[in-house]
Amino acid sequence: MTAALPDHAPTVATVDSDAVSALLGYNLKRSYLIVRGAADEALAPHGLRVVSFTALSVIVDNPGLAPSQLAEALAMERSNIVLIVDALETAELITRGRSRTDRRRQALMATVRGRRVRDRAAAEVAAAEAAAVSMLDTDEKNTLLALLTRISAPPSAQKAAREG
Amino acid sequence: MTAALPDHAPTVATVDSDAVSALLGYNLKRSYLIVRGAADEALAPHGLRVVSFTALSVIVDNPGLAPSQLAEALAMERSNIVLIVDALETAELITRGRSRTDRRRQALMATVRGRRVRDRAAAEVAAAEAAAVSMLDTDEKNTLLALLTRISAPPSAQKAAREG
DNA sequence: TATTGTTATACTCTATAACTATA
DNA sequence: TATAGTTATAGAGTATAACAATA
Repeated sequence: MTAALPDHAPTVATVDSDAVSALLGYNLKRSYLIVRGAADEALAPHGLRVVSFTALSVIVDNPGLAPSQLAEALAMERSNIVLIVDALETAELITRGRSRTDRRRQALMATVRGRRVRDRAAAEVAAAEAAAVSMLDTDEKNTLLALLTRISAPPSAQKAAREG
Repeated sequence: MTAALPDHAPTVATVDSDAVSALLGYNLKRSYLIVRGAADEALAPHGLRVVSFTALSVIVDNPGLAPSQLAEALAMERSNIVLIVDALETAELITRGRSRTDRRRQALMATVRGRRVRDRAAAEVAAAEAAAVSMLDTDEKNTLLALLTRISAPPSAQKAAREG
């Protein structure tokens, strides 16, 4: 279907839409993609992506947890956790043990190497993030982090946050 | 490969990792998903998703622009714009005209209905976003938006932002 | 030759259903 | 019967290559 020819509408020079660029979601997405890109670059040399780094971190800090718990913590489906845990195990960053009391359940543990990789990667991700938002000073970064934390905090934590 | 059984590591109650929850990217993603979910819910009754609403808005505010310009504005590939524009055209929210001076080029124009739908949807998305971040007061929302805008602003705009 | 819109395709992410082994 | 891990699969989102029409 070809419509009336709008040649009187000159080819647009700068494309923009106030109705979009004023939206919080639009700006959250753009900032997220920038920061995530920086994190991905920092993680690539370690053979990690953001998901696998996050999974590794959660395992390091919660030794013995089960894949199903990991899935819940990462807000992912159990089925999609499998390949991520597989990759971490193949890279010898974690081990898959079995709970003795419930033999259905696995107990994920970071290896020594896994802990070392996590610590280094975490420092480099933090540095990459800082570089990506270097246009903000320290106070501004802290303010941003505090505001974001409150958006995603459970309702039960909101009251505590208000009362400082 | 089954490893040593870590039964001494009790099943974890609260799963968390400071190395992750302190990261800006992690919190940006969580906030983004919350706000985007709210926007999706607000758009569903209009038969729109966030991408198609954004495309419609850009077309409304930049009449006559070409799909390739739309692709650039949305940071998407030309090939992936096609189906989005198809859907907007089928819904009679936009028309695909042809430029008379360059017959390769299409000129996208919103219909009257397209403009009306965009305006209503934009208001409802804004309201849905506001509800999703209702734990922040007006000043805090403005601060958040200003900080996010600076993260994604081109470097050329950073100096201007600093000088207020 | 280069560009616009288009198709086909592939790869990733995410979500659902169903299987197995255990409980 | 219910749950944990797994597999297969389907749907989005995103990226590349190649083609026809046009410049």
